[in-house]
Amino acid sequence: MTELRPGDASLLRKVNTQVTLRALRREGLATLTQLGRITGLSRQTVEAVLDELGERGWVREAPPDEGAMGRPARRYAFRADAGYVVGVDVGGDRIVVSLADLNGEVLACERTGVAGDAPAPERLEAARSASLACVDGAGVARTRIWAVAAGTSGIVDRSGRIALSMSLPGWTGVDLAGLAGRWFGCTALAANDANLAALAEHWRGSAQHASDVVYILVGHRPGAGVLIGGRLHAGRSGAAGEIGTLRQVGWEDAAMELVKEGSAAEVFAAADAGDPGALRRVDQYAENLAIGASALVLAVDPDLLVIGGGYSRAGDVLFGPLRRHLADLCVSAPELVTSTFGDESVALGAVRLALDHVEREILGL
Amino acid sequence: MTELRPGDASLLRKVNTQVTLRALRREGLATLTQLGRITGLSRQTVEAVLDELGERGWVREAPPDEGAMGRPARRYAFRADAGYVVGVDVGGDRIVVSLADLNGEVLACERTGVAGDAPAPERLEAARSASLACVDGAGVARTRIWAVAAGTSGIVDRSGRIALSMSLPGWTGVDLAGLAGRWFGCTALAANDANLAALAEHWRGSAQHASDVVYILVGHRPGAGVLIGGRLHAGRSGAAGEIGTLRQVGWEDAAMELVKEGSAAEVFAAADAGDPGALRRVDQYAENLAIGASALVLAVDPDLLVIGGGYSRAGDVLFGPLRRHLADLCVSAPELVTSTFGDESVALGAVRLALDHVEREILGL
DNA sequence: CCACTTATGTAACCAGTTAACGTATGTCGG
DNA sequence: CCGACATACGTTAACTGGTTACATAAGTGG
Repeated sequence: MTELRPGDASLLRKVNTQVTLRALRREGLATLTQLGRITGLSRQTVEAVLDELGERGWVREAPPDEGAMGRPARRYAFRADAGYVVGVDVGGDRIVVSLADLNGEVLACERTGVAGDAPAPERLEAARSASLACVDGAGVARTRIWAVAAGTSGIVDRSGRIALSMSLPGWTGVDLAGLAGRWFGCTALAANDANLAALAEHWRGSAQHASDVVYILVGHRPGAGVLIGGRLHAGRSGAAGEIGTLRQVGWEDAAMELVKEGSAAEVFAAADAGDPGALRRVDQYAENLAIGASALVLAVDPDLLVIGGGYSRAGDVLFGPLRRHLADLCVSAPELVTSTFGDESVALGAVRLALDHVEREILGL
Repeated sequence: MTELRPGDASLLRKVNTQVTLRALRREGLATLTQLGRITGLSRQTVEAVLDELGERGWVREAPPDEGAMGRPARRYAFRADAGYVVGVDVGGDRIVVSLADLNGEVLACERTGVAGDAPAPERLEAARSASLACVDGAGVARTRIWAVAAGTSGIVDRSGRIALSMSLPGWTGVDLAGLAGRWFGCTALAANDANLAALAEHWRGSAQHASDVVYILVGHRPGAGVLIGGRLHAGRSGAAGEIGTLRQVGWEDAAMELVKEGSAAEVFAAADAGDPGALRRVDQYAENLAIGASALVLAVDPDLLVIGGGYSRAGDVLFGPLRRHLADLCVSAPELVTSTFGDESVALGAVRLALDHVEREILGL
């Protein structure tokens, strides 16, 4: 599996560069001695590494700390502004774009609506112009975008092409990654939206300390994402987590039943107020959800089950029955938590995916 | 996730030792120059590494190749007999033990029957005495066993304790790894049998080139194992793949239905001969199997689906309908192959698990 | 202005790797 | 039997990267 190459001396420098860079990014601002203490490396080594990193433009010297004892130490900082990444959520009826620096700090966010039945070219154009507007609006030169990642519903294959979309017209077959790469002339990635939301939760949300995560995006058309070992697990054809397509699970028409009379929000509100019919419909929906969720839970046995997406705003009206049905179906149900992000989770996960790519390919791990 | 420690010079040696050792094990027998060419390291480095390994007893010098041009080169070989591992399959009605050297070469195999309703202590004693007999019979000193791994049906947690067994009496709560460790006074591991069978297929069977694998052990009580990235994925509580417990899947009583009249083998034979009733029953069984399999496939989206276990001997009588139902249920069904091992697959997978442990902990990666 | 504290600069040394070159030990052809 | 050839072995020198040790620089506090 792991290709193991022999090491000449430069391997050491690579390793130590990574260690130092990682420590510096965690600390934000640090002196040579501090970094030495943290990493376990000698001051000299840290200095040599930082010199190299400085030449490459990834590290800058910051003004020294004043008022401290002893000779003032030079301080260094990671240049989070050396490059930027863009994360895009191309949803059914809206587009969310996030611009982040190399520390993952979100600098700007852009939202646009898009018609649910908009043809693919229109949707793509909306995503493109929103992305450009987001970057331009933040005053970042377009050439400084190092990577773009896009999330969307449906099955996205390894190459970033949409292998199958059931809900968006003309979406199947679109080479989302290929097209997004042209927006800024950089590498681009694409993935399933639920997978990206899971990534976001693992990065900064409620799944930070979990290794294996199942994320369920509840909404008009439920979807699921899987993280194994903290990393996105897409599967052979990008379809991992697509349990909803199994007839026995019933996700296909779960929401249909729910919104037969009125909007989902209305049904949830009515159920919250105690309306028996609404309560029954919500319970039915929760049970359908739980069947699919438990199939995923039994297959993967994750540390954590995260519920997000539009309907998750309903709160305990939905979670109560869901928890009950889950406990009923699973041998030992994992902890169940709600998403900590609103409708930005997919874009945020896309940012994380783009950053992963940058860290691996450009910063070199 | 990956703890990244800084590297002093000795890290290089560690890496190069691993590279060299790996190359030597692959080649079987090699000279310094050959190893240098393979690994990309200089002859001196290879020599220094092999000296160290020789002192530790892991490498020996073999007689030089005769009849070749030039000065005869010293040849080295990995000492596969430096240590041994034992893999045990503690099944419902039989126990299979395999003894292997550090190359994974199986030197001896021992089988014992055990009553399906035997209490836990009796089953454990049978496993213990079969293991000892296997090792003693091969003329290997008991102290030279470096690791033992055991596989059994049911949910086995991280520590090697059986968290839940539905089929074996008194089996739930047994600390299988802890007890097996006492047999030879070495580290011991325990895992679910289907998981181990999957590992065996990935190691030497029909799943060698797959990264993500779902293995389904078909039999009186179907079970499933999951490999992600070529590595065993057990999940939080060891229950990954336990899709059979989901009522909608129907694995619980799938076999019941099959064997209602006569044994399974008889039903399969009758179906093979064209008996309509038997054909219907097999088809029903295949459909149940396919529902659970497709839940796993949709959750994990593996590269390969492997079918093994007792009933897999039935062949196309079962696989035909199974394939059909799978294609029906999955968006894009993965390749389906049969296990290449007979009833040794679990013991062989246990050997692999023990070897993994040895290679990681003792040979040090 | 002096003591103290902390960072920097320099030099010596160590571990691991590689390259170069001479030497040893076999086969092959006469 | 002997010389040409091929290949491996042994030794030395040089390089890279890292660490320790110690003298020196540049601040703060009394």
